[in-house]
Amino acid sequence: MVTSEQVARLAGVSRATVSRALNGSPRVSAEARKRIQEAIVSLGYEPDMVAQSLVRQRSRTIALGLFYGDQKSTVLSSISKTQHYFYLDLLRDVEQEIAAAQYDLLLPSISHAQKNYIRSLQMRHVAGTLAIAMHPADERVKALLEAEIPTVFIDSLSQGRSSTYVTSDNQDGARQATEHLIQLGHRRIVTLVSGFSGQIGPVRQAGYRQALQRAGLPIDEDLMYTSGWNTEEAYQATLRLLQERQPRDFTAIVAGSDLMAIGVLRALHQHGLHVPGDVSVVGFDDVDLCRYTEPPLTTIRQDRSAMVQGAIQRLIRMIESDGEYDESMLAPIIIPTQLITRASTGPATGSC
Amino acid sequence: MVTSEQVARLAGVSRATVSRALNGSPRVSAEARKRIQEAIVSLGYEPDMVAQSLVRQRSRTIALGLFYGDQKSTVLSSISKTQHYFYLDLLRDVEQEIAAAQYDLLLPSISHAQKNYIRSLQMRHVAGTLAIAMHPADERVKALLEAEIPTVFIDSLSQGRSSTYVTSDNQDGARQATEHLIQLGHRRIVTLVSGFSGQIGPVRQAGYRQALQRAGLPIDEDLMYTSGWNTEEAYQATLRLLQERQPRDFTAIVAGSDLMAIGVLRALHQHGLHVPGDVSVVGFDDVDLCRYTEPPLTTIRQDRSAMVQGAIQRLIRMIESDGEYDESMLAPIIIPTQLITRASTGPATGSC
DNA sequence: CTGAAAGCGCTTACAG
DNA sequence: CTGAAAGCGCTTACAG
Repeated sequence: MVTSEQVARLAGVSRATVSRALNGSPRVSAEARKRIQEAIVSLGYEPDMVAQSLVRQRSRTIALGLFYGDQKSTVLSSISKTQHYFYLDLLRDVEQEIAAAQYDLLLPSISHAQKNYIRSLQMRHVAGTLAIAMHPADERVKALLEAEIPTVFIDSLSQGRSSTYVTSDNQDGARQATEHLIQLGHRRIVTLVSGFSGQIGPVRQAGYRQALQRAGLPIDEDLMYTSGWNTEEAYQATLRLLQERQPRDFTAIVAGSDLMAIGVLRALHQHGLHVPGDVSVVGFDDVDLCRYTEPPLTTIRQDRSAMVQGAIQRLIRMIESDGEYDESMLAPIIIPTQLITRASTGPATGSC
Repeated sequence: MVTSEQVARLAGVSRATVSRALNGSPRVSAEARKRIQEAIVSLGYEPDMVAQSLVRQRSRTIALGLFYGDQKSTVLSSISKTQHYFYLDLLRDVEQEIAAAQYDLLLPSISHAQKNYIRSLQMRHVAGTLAIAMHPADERVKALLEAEIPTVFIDSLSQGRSSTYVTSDNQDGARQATEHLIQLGHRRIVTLVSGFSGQIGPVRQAGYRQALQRAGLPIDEDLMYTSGWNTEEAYQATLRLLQERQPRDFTAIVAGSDLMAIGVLRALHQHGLHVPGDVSVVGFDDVDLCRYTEPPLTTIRQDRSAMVQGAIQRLIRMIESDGEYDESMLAPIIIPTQLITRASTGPATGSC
């Protein structure tokens, strides 16, 4: 292996000088810099990142964590098509953004003894953590909030001494979705959000209430349903609510996510209901599948690129500020959402 | 940070002894071992993995590489739903299997200057590489074949001085698919495989030929089509072949993958053809989507778990044998495939 | 601007 | 069975 020692010898300087040149210190003469550069090229030298990590007490590695409350799930294993599909889209951007910043992405194999979660990260000298946390009560999330490791959460509204979060403006998104329906003449609007103990579901529900309130419409708690995040549970929940509400006394459904909306559509079709002729449906997220549903889904777009860019850039600022955070550094990042109108919503019809 | 020094002090021994105890050396007295164990627990000690990596010249990290010939793609970004969907399923298992072996999974941000690909891996002291390579001519694949880094390829039939591969028995799979159709009475069978420069497409085509040959049926080169791996291209290719072959002179299609089969189904439906009434269709892979297509897809199952288990276990054996490979260590691993009969295949009908 | 020296936290011959 | 010492490949005060 080529070491800095050999570079130093070839360039006729000491290892210290090679190190300085490499790290862009101004205290290196132009000539020395030049000779070192030549030596590096001719030897094909590249610094040993492990040695650097040890002496700097920090690697150029960002750990990725996904926390659903289920302790045993690994990062990728918990991203299934019908449940956390949105996060899969997100991860693509994560990898690219981290690579662009010249950091490596690490999926650590930390034993489910989350007791030592932080220590395990420290022993790997990770520079920071990107945590996708739907379940803020997870032990590891709580540990991360206490720890000194720079952390950015996505979708867990948690701030700690070295951590902050980025999230879409979920409430405003749900507000837009609902308002869109109200403008189309809908008055009796069902909402189906995740009743999972995370924070996203309730926030989206709040947006729904807000829109009704602004429009001066009554809020009927009876029209507010919950189910799991996945397609199947949303499908089942919709079948149940269709059963309950005979004759049908609503004309639209605001779903908590696109994948849930797909379950909603399936249930409606199965009951012979036409979308949007009989019932309008709005999703949330704007995943790629929305274009391919029958009919294509009106939804609220979360700006993935902005979320990920915001998260990674902030994370790297935190890392490179060496624990000296000013206030702006820990301020949450809220990304605007946007209504995307496709074919699953239309004017209210019928008796309701 | 708690170091081995502190453990040593508390246990009244030297750091050397702590290290031996930790690494299961037999040369430690029972008492010493006990006191050290207590000290470790009471201090909550965990060894510094970076320091270990430096002195051992090897980390407990396995790098993941995906090589499609497109130099710029990152691991996750290139796994899109309609193209390399199968690999996404695979990655879930990869993460779990690697974690089970107590290794970390690394997605390195190596600059696209693949010139230094190997060196970059070395500077990170990765223990080994899992490489999913559809494009064996990729520079990085070639470099990996020359290198000393233990590597297991998936789907690239490449063996090197420190590398081997695991693959499904693709030829036999395609043979089973075709034979299944022949048994149903089909005589004129189209095959649509990827013409991409990888090795998988041609091998599957060979299985198709083999089945025809065994059945004593003529091989009509005209019935052998190619397209990209993704749904859209397979869809387009099918539209084209349907156009060409008027009146229709075939009763079945063997697709190169399930996602391609989905494109085939779409094109057939669009032409008003019924599956399997008019045309039977077989996929390849058995991804989860197969259950949800209309009709559910008959396909060839690749045993993902077996592939990944085989790959990771072999990789770890290679790593832990410290470069002393016996022959069995570099032998390719071939995983049997299996026909899964669903509703997209049926008896041949009509004139052909 | 530069080098000698100490040190990051471990492991491993070597000697006892 | 155990410890003192050297060393993995870097970086960084310190002194000049």
